[in-house]
Amino acid sequence: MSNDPISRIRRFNRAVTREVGALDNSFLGRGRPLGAARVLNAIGHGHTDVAAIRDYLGLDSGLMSRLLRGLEEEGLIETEPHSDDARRRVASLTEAGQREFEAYEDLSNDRASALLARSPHSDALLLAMDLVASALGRDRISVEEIDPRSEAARFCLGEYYAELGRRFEKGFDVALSRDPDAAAMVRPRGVFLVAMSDGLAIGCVGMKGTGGGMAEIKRLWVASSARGLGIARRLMAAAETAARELSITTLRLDTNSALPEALQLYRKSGWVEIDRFNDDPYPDHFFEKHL
Amino acid sequence: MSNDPISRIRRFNRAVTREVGALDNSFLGRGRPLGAARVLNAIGHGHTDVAAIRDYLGLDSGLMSRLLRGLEEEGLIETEPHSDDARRRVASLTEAGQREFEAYEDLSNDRASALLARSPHSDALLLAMDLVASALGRDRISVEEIDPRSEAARFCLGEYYAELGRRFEKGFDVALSRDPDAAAMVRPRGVFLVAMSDGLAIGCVGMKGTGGGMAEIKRLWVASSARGLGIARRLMAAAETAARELSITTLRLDTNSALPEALQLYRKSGWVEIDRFNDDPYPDHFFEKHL
DNA sequence: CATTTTATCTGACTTAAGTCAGGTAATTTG
DNA sequence: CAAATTACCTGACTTAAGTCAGATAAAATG
Repeated sequence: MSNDPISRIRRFNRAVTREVGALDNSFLGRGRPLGAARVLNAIGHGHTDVAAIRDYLGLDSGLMSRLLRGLEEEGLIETEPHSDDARRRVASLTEAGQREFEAYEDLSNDRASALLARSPHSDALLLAMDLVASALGRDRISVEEIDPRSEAARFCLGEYYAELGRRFEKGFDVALSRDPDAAAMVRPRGVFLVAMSDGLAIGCVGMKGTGGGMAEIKRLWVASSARGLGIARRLMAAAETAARELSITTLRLDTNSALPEALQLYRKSGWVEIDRFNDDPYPDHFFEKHL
Repeated sequence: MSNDPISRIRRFNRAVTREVGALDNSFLGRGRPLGAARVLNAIGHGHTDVAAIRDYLGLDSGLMSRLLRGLEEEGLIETEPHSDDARRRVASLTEAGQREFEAYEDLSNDRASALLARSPHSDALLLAMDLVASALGRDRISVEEIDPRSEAARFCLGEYYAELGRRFEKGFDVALSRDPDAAAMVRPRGVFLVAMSDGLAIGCVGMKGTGGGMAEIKRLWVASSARGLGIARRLMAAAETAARELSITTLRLDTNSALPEALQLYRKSGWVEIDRFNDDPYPDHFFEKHL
C-alpha cells in the first residue's frame, strides 16, 4: 500500500509539485501576472511568431493579443508584421525586455542553485533527475545533425571516453585509439548526430567517410540516464539514412566485448561480424553492413 | 551551457512541470474548480480541522469558508463544531463525498499507472523518482515508532534482507541468522523505528531488549534512494533516546565488514569495538556503547 | 466578570484568466 | 477578381481566486 509503484509515483508527484510550485513563484515577485511573464519568457526563448507562442502556451487568441499589448505598453517587447505574410506578427524583446527576461532567468537559476546547494550527494540527485526527465520527455527526444567540434558534440565525446575508461579493465586513452578527425564527420564525407532531450545531449554517433562508398560508424554513446528508450537504435537508423543520402553503400564499425549492449544492437539490426580490419588496440569485434 | 548542473535541474523542472501539469488536470474534468477539489482532497486525506486545512492549503479564511459552504451545498461534506472548542469546526465527508474523493483518487492512480505503463525500465525510473522525492522532501522526513509486525516494518525488513543478500559474497539467509523475535522489539522490552518520507518507509532500526539493562541494535537499514541524508544517524539517535527511556544502560550490536558505511557510522558516534558476543555466522564485527 | 483573543463567517471588492462573438485587413482559392 | 480563409484584434462577458474590513460567538485572560 505504501511502497507499490503507483504510491511511489504519487509520492514523487507530491514532492515535486511542492518544489516546482515554489519554483513557479519565481515568475511572481516581479509585479507581473503569470500569463504575461510566460509570454515574455517564450519570446526570450526564441518563440517570436505570435501564433507559435499562442500554440506553445495554449492561449486563446484574444487573451494572447491582450498580453502582447500589455507587454508592449510596458516597453518590454515590440511587434511587427511578418515580412512574408503581413497578417502574421512577430514579437521581439526590446533592450528593457531583454533585461527583464534575464532577471527571470536569474531567478530560475538561483532556485536551481539553492536546490543544489542544500542537497548532499548532488551527483546522484542530478543523475536521477536526468533519468526522470529523459523518461518523461521520451516523446520529445530528437536526433539532430551537428558539427562534431561543437560544444554538445565535445560533451558527448567526453562522456563517451569516460564511459570506456570505466568499462575497459585497463582504462581507455584516446591518444592510443585511432581518433577520427572531426573533418571526416562533416558532410559530404560523413555526419555527426546527437540525440537531444529538451536541450540536453543524451547520445551521439559519428559516421566517418573513408572514400569509395565506404564509411565507418564511430562513437556510439547513450547517457546512462537515457538507456532503454531506444535511442541507440534511433541514432543508428539516422546514421544509415544519412549514409544513403551520401551514396555510401558499405558501413563498418569496430567495438569491444566490454560493451555487450552495443554488440547485441548490431547483431539484431542486420550487421554481420567480419575479420579485423584495423590495428587499433581497443576493439575485439568488427562488423559490416551493406545498405 | 547545456549540461551544467543548473541547466540539468531546470530541464528536470520543465519535464516534470509538463507531466505534473497534466496530472493536476485530474482535479479538473469533474466539473469542480481546483480550490474546491483541493479542499475535498485534504478532508479525504484526514485533515478534518478547518484551521488545519486552511494552513495546509495556504488559504484565506474567507475563501476557505466559502469553499466549505460550496462543498456542503453539494452534499459532499458536513461540518460541526469541535467537541472541545465550539469556535473551531471539523469537516467530514458524507457518503457522496467519500465516493467523490475516491473518484479523484482513482484519476490520480490512473495517471500514475499510465506513466508507469509507457516507461520501459520502470524499476530504474521508480528508484530515480524515490531518490528525487527523498532529496526534495528531506526536511519532512520523520522517525516514528511502529510495531515490528506492521506492513511498513515488514517492507523494511524485506528490503534489508535483500540488501544483505546483495552485499554478502555468499548471500544471506534469514533462517541461519539469529532472527530477533518481534515481541522483543516492542515496549517495554525494546522498540522498532522507521524513517518515513511522505508516506514511504525509507529506513528502519530495531532495538531488542535482552534483560538486565542491556539491549541489542538490530536491522539498521536505509533505502539506497535515501542515503546521504543523515537518516541512519537519526535512526540511531532515536534508538538511543528510546533506550534511555527504557532504562537501558548498555547497547550492543553486531555487523559485517561488507557494510562499511555502518562500521564508519558506529565508530564516529561513540561505539567501541568489543569481542565477539554471539555465534551468529554472519557478523564479523561487534560493538558496544554505554549510555 | 469585563476584556481580549481566537476561529469562523459574510459582504463588498479586485485581479487574473479565459471565452466568445464579431470586426479588419491580408492572403489564398476557385 | 470575387469569395473564402486566415491571423490577429476588440469589446463584452464569465469564472475562479483571492483580499479585506467588519460581524459574531466562543474561549482565554487578568
